[in-house]
Amino acid sequence: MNGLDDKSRRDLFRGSLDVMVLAVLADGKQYGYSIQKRVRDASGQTIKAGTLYPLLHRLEADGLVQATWESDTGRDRKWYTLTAAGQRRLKTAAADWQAAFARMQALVLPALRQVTNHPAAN
Amino acid sequence: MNGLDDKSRRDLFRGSLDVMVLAVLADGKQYGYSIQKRVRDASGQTIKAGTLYPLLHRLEADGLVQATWESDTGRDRKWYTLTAAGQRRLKTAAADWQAAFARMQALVLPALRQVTNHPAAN
DNA sequence: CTCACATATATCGCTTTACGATATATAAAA
DNA sequence: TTTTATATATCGTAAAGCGATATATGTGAG
Repeated sequence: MNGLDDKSRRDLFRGSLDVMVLAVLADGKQYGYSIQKRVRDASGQTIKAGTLYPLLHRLEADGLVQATWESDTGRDRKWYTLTAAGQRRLKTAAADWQAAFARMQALVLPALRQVTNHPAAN
Repeated sequence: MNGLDDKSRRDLFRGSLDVMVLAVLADGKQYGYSIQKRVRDASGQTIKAGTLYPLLHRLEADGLVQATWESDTGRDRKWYTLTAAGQRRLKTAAADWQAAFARMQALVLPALRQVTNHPAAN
């Protein structure tokens, strides 16, 4: 039960990192580094910096978030907020994730039973 | 509730198609075209031909499945069977998917509540 | 019989995602 | 002062999934 290697685990999360970031931003204004920490704390999933910042730029280009440079505590940070489009996207993506999981379960659960009852010899 | 566009939906499934194929093969010997149909019937998820066949070659190269050309009904088909390694992979991948989903839920469910209660103006 | 259609497998080029590596700069802590 | 955490960014690379395309065979309609 040691799980998959890094490569496989990475692919498992493909396409869901966006949703995680949008979810964190639903709580209110956040900047990149804090988003990274919050995702890690809440889900155990680490979004690498080389992934996060291009991802945020993409979300901004798609109009799902808005960004402004601000210095609250003497330090410049790029603050992101969800747009209405971002909120809509979060809802539909979450619903699709639920559906995807349900479909996955429908396929995988019976398969696991099969494998347990009739292991391969080779 | 019309869901995501094709592009987003595609990415949502990244890394899970392997698992679906392995799951179908847990039931017994299958060939590519029948795998495609079974996945679609059981999960509603269509694996495109341009995805499926390279995917099967990959699984074979990784030793997760074994392939043999056979002609049951006069027609040549490439039959695939799960190896023991493939069965192990199915188990670990399924477990990881469960875990990934749980993490996703931990992040997304509270976020959806937020979005519903406090919609954005912009 | 022939022509259309479903079946069946395969490859190529393209786009996108996520990552590691790397760079830069500032605040905090030792 | 020197290290460490914070903070953002870009570049090149690897891999997945897809559309397009190719090829060939079985099946059913006319």
